[in-house]
Amino acid sequence: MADSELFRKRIEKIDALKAEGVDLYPNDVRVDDTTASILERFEDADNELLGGLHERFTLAGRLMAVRNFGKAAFINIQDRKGKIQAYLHRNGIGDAAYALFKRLDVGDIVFIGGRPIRTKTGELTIEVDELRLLSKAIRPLPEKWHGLTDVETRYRQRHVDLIVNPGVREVFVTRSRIINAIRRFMDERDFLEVETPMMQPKAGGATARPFRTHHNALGMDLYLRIAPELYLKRLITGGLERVYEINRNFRNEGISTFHNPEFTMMEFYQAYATYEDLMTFTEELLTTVAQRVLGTLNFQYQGMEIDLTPPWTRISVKDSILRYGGIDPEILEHQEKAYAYARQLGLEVKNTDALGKLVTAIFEEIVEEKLVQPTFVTLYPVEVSPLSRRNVEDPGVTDRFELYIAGKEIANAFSELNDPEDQRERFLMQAKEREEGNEETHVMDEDYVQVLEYAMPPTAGEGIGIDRLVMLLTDSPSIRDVILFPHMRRKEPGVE
RNA sequence: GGGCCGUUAGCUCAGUCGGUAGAGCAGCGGAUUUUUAAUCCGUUGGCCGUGGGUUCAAGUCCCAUACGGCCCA
Repeated sequence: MADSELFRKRIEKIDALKAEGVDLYPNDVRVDDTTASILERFEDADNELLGGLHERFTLAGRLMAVRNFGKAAFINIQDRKGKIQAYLHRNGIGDAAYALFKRLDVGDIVFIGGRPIRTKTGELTIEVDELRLLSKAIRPLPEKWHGLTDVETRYRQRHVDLIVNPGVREVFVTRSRIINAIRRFMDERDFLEVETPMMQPKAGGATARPFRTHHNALGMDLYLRIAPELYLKRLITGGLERVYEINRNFRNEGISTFHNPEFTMMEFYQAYATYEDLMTFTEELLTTVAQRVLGTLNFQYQGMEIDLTPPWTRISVKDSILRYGGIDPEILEHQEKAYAYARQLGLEVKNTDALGKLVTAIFEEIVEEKLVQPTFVTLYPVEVSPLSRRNVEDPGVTDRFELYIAGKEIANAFSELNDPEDQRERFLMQAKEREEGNEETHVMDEDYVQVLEYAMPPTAGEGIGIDRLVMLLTDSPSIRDVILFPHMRRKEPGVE
């Protein structure tokens, strides 16, 4: 592949240029303008106005197209802001520069200097008086019309994807804006951004299979974190009161359009708040982000009309099942009935599963996908919420909610369990389940119980899946469209 | 983990009943000083994902396998 005809021709061309003393990779260039700055400034300017300008403009970027007319040519140049057309002719840049231009290729990085004109067809165009080669491309770009569509190549060669598919850059610009808007919002609310360990001796804070690694000098195994939760709550106990972290989590699970082994979460914790406060907080956060990034609260996701206008529906797990499932309420009150019903739905549940676990499984099966408009689902069973505070009126459920939009879980929040005795019992409950063969349980963590023994203030905490939020706001069908380098199997058979 | 689909030129794709592998774009040579998928003339380019099998003959049929996509658990 590396010795294809095209590739060889390019090498020959480059060798010839080198032999003539052409510097293929100079780095002494200074650029004052961008495609967008010029296009915006002269959007409405006609040739009369442009002709009166006594300014010169400089641009650098990738040569994306060449339309050649012998002694003149139109080219397209692309920089980080977009694309602009330039017109160059032999009289304008001189014989030597024009001869060099004739030997450039689409894909090369070039510098141009010149003035804006409007062409016959009305397009704002830079009439070039200086052209320089800044970096020579050896490999050709994909075809201009169909571009690069093969998804495997797009993910494996994201640089090429970014060059030829303008929409891809837009998604990642939007991703950056979303995260920036979240940070601004959190900072305005007096939250402190912190960083906690990515490598942890115990993978706590969630129930998921972790990646394991090893520290040689310490001679100990470590886990890549599945959640920062327990560390952030140590900081709450330490008196920081309002903290957040936007960073990667790692879960050793399958890959799908909604799951990547490493993904980005924001978790935040606020002392002296409850899960109910966080519902309002979440409405404010996400509407602010949507407003700042999209400029609207109404948008489409994969053909679904989404309206973020608050207040959002609040409904308990059980009520949502009754409303969307239309089933006999008795089923949700008796373990045997719930088990039978879950089996009837085709769910892989065990007859030893606790009622709360069965209810949650039933919820996920029959309700989740129906929650298209933003909905807070509240009061999750205590068995599936080992770190959440019990509800005062119904100790079988917890003060917790998950936020669903477009049928997908976007956020998970609860009033934090800060009673060390209860926390120890919850961990023991999880340990018992693990003994029964369930790998996805929370690990016993005496250290963390000890933290609670120093007294943690009443606190509410939340996690928001950043990748899913970006998917939602960019109308992306796959998580791989919002992660620059999604994980793939290795292409060539490995050494191992 | 299971099912279905895909893998052919740098890119996007055809390839009929098993009979010497094709197009467009890109590339290369030529013409062209207002085009924008520029145009016109000429032309190069292939481990048909990989490994086995059936056959006189395999891109095509069979088996296995790698990678990717979608669906399911």
